Amino acid sequence: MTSKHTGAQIVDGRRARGARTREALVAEAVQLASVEGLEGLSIAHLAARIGTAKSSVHASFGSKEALQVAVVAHTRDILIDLVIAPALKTEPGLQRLSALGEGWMSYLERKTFEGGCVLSSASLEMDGRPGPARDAIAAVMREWLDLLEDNIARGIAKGEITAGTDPAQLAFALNAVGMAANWQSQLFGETFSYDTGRTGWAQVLAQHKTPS
Amino acid sequence: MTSKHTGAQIVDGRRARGARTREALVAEAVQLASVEGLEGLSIAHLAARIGTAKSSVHASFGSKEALQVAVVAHTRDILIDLVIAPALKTEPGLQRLSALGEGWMSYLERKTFEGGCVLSSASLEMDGRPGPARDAIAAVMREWLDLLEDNIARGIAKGEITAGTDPAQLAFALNAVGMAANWQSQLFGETFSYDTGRTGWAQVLAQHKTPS
DNA sequence: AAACAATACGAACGATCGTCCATAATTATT
DNA sequence: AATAATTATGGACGATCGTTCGTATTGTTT
Repeated sequence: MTSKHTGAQIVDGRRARGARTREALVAEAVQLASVEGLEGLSIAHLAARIGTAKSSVHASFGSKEALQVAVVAHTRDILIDLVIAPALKTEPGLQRLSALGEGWMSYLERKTFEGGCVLSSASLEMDGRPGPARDAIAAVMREWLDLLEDNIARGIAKGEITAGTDPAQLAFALNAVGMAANWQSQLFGETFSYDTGRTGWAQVLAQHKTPS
Repeated sequence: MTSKHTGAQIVDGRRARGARTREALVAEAVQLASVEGLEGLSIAHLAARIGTAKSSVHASFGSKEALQVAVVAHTRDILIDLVIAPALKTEPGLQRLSALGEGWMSYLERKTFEGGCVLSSASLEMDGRPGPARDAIAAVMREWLDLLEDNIARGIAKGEITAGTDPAQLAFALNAVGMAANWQSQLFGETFSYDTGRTGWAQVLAQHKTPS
């Protein structure tokens, strides 16, 4: 476990040089991974894209596996910025669930990633390959489902959502809509309208809403 | 376009030798692709698994791309056998939609493919790489959605499904449930119960059922 | 049995990959 | 200004990939 790799260093509040280049690399790596896949992402290709030496990229992360984990972590950050943070401004419960759906759809719609949501494709890609990258993906996804379930529970507590509702079941259904929207838009292109996803999300919520 | 590759030959009703070995190869290739992905599937690995020369595998298909297309086609055949054909014994409309859902879930549950549904993962994997393989996947998926939409339309015509229902919207929602079930089972393993998928499928249908 | 086509084989190719290492360049510390 | 630590570089490595080619081997047809 004794690694020569240095990792990120914070020097008196300023970021060290290595950390900055790592950030630039991982930002580009996320875009590449969204198209090529997390496994198809290659250090050589990334180096060429950023205009640096292949060995420099490797040195920045230590291994390809670590690069993949960094990509997952950065994707999570982006998702929090673009989808979760805006929704957190709304009231917990049903309202926030609606906001999360709208945030997700508009995030997909503006094509933040050229090749669609990195996590969606990566989770299906890595499901047969145990390792740190897979674990990182599973953890982020568990986090996301927990966020949904929490707000479902809050909605039930507030009386917005039917008492008998199973949070895990409803979270599953909501997540399914979002994943399918990402999937169909990637596969069928402009033939698919994100309004189908919005309607789907709304219908699932409506089914469990308490009559007002 | 003049290829030395011979392709499948049918000789007086019996399959030629090449066709049989191709079948054995593609059957194993589907299993491999379900774990390694359609792009991660390698001719070398497949040859080693089947115990033959790498060049023989290549000669049987002509190119890796053709092998991928063959894998997609064979997966489609399996899906028709295990999911669609049983459902076709039931009445068109709502009943058949239920049967398709149950067929899909039990097909996932018995883990026909080690790495989960090949088409689900492959469609998200190839969405950034144009080519025959991607086209083949999109065609099969379009076929599947059309089957759902057809039965939704039949259900509406029979008065089983609410008149205002949009077939494409409902097909989207049903397909989302199936994809998410495959996805969660692969990512979370035994933590996930396929009954969640069954319940999700039933709830979506229930929402559009006409009051009896 | 002879001739032919189809199929399988082994070896080799160019390309790409992740990784390692010695060294140069850059930045921080004394 | 000198020294030390960090970061970037280019070259080389072994491995794996898809593909090609000449040649056995097998099966079919005359």
